[in-house]
Amino acid sequence: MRRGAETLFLGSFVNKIDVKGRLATPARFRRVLDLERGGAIYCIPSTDEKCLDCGGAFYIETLMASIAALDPFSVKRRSLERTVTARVVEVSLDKEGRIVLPPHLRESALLDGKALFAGLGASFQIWNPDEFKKIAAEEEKITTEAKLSLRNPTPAGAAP
Amino acid sequence: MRRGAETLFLGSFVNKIDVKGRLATPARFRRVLDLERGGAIYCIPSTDEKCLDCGGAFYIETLMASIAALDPFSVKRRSLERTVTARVVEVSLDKEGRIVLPPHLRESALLDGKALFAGLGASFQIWNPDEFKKIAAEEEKITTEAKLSLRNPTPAGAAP
DNA sequence: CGGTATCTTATGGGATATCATGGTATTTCA
DNA sequence: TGAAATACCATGATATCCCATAAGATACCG
Repeated sequence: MRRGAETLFLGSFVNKIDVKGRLATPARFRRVLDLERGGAIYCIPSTDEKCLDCGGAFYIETLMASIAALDPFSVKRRSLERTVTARVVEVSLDKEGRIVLPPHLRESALLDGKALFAGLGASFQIWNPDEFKKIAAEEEKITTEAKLSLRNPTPAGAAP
Repeated sequence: MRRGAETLFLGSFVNKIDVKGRLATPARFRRVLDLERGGAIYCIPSTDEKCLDCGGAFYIETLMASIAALDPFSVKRRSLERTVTARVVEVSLDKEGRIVLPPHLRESALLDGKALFAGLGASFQIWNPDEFKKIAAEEEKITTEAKLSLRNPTPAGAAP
């Protein structure tokens, strides 16, 4: 599906987590959440990365619909329901656009003091900024290679 | 079918069962029950897991309709009628949103002291928190594999 | 183009409401 | 009438609301 740029989560932002555990959602992300219904954020601890997968109503409804489409008695569906659906945390935004992440979410993403919002288009992730930096270097290499292969679609990579 | 996020049972919550057998329904679940009619909870002991399958009016009506659609004289329908329909327990919420589970339901789900509500979207389950933890690790692996196969839809599983 | 005003944004702290839970009173039904 | 179930009220912890402020960005205007 194609979405307008104003409905996409784009860019990265680092905000502070205060003593009460409050974390301001980037204004740019708030605007796309407003366009979706509700004004809540849905967070799921990733099973394979040290971060939270997040999105608005549209994101979670799409995800839930894809799980609901599976065979109700399959092992796969059961697993997804209990490790995804049952782990979704709905956090509401206060008037200032802040959220409060429950302790177990903060622990699972190693959050402490600061949090990084990374826009992924239809969804976004919340990371410990240091953890994010660690994977960034590795992924830059992969991206560079991917770009080169796009520019030079020859089987054997010709030097630029 | 697609449902709005506010009508879905999402997330997990652990509440205490007091000496009188009362168990508070999570506020988040109460809100979706209110949206459905009645404000009662329908519980069915699972035939294959140590838990209770639960939902509101919408859940039970959908389930009953799918059974009613079966051939009236089939073995399958007869079985479902007696292992599902006949075992449904309707429990009402008090003013504080608490339910009281009859003894045979508590026993069938090994409930004692604490109960875990696990949202599954259109329905939810009630578990003994320890029993739920037991299946979590295995199901996490299945979920991670399911995610990877979505990202890398190759027939032969590529090494990670 | 410079400088000021205004709005937005992120952050801080105090007041208020909600929620889970415990206890007491009242009803219901055998 | 007596026991169990249900309705009603109390409370502490936590989360939500509301107002305040400072810094940055943007707009406006001389």
